[in-house]
Amino acid sequence: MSLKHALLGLLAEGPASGYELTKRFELSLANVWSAKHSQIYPELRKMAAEGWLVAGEEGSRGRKEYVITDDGRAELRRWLVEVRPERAGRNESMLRVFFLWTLDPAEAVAYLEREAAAAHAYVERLTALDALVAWDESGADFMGRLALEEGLLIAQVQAEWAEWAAEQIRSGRDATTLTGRRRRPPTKRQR
Amino acid sequence: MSLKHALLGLLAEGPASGYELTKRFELSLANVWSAKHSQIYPELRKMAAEGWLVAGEEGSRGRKEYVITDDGRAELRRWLVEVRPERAGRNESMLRVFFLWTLDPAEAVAYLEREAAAAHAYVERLTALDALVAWDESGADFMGRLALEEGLLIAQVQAEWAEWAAEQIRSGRDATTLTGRRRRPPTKRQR
DNA sequence: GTAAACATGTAACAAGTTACATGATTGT
DNA sequence: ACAATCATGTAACTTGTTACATGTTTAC
Repeated sequence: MSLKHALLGLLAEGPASGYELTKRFELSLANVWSAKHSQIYPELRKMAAEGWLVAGEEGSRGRKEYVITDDGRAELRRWLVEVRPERAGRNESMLRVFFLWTLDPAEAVAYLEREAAAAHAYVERLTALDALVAWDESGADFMGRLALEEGLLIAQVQAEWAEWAAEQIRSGRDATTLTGRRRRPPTKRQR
Repeated sequence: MSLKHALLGLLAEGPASGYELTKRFELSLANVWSAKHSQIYPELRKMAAEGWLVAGEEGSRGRKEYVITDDGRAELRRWLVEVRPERAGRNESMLRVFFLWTLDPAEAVAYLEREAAAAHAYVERLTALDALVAWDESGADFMGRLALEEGLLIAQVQAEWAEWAAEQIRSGRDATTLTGRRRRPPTKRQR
């Protein structure tokens, strides 16, 4: 249900073609939502049929540009202020943690260390992105920076948590089973 | 694709019925994965057909218990150690942030404050859960506590971030042109 | 007896992915 | 001329949700 609203949100910045919107999902939105062109193109037509968009002239190479309508803006606003966000997300990485006990401790540690490395790599990707993007003073870019900051914070705690968890397993095991006492994870981050 | 493996992971702890597995998704796993009984029952039959599970005797009220097989355990292990986790998740709350610039600053602040409140409430739910659960010294409970800590840390930074972001908007209102530029003309995108 | 919880299932639909398929324009 | 990129689309399939449908056991 969110795809429609993600598209409305992107089109609120300005008219765009399905191709451009697909790129936006791959680039700026990749971390929070994803959609393939095969889903986007039919969706745009449905949204136009609902009156949320209008299709402009066909450009070169068959390019079709969509423009958000007032109804579309109203629907975006309604979604943002009235519809309660669906907070129960799926997180495969976190799901796996529940089942790490079925592995040998060394394998579980290896898994967590890969997770920590992935989180660190993600922090670096976001940091590079922040430096790369020519942020302007628009509201969209202002919010983009806030969102980037959120992603950065979460990736940082994930890395710290994974390292801490690996250490818990390393120090809290006997020969073959994962049993042991609990320690608090790091609670302070520094930026 | 992860549903099969989530079910394998739960059944690795011991035999269970579809009904019990449904409850496990609602309770302990709700935060990281979800599945309804209408998806679970057919899935269990497919998994049994693949040889990952065997269906035991029918109990009272038509209860059907499934037991994981060695093939099932091998598949769970293969998934954990060999299959690269899908890290690109969907996060509706974070998606919305990208579009907050379309709202009035006061509405955006209200949204973020609701997010902060939700994150705080979630921290409390997890803390209560931690106190409530009769953790034993099993590997599954050891990992359950690690996973809970991860959820707690992430919820805490989300709350902190949302409060910080709300403050950014409140104080940056005049400086950052969040107002007045909401309907800026289409500019070049694509980087 | 009756409500709640236990217990399983199917059908219709919506959302999302992968694979197939085509053609135009730009840069080298 | 060739490759890369732009640009759109459809078909088949998988995954996930909502709604419908049914019967049993336990506790009050």
